[in-house]
Amino acid sequence: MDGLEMLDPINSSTMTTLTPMADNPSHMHGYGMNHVINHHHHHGGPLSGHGAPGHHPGHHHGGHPGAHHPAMAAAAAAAAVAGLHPDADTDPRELEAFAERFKQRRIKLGVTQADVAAPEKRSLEAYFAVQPRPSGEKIAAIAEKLDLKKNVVRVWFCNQRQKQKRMKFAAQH
DNA sequence: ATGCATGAGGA
DNA sequence: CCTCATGCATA
Repeated sequence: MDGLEMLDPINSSTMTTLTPMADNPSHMHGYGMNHVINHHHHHGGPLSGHGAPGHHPGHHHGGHPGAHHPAMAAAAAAAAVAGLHPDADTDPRELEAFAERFKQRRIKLGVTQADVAAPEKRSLEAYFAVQPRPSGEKIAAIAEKLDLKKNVVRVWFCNQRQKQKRMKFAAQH
């Protein structure tokens, strides 16, 4: 056992009868693995749509032949699922408009982007608490279980380490 | 202000 | 593969 079993946010059969664990960060690592919700979402949300698409520090913006906003990516995906023909992405402006409507809808429904793939995040946090530096194989296993790209998970752990370090630094001043 | 991603540089 | 610094879209 490598502790990967607690990694399942959805089929948490591991804790159906144990660890009531309320929102009490009392002692130990106060990681909330509570809220045994049963979501059947199964991907569609690549974690939070935050990520910077790695834009070049250069100038641009204005023309957008290579437009990649997360919102637009979502919109594009949604459009694809919605059954819109592929020609829709040929027109940047239509996509842009769609993205905007898409986002506003999401907000009206009270769903923030941080909420999209929240379960995955909790699982990762829980795992991070016990293993901040998993091996490549473990990362791969985690990625598979959560239906995420291995690289995404790897980067997530890297960023998490950075974050933790940062917090430690901020805490001592 | 937060979180994901990228890239340089280092074993 | 990692750390570290930085960018950039959300909030």
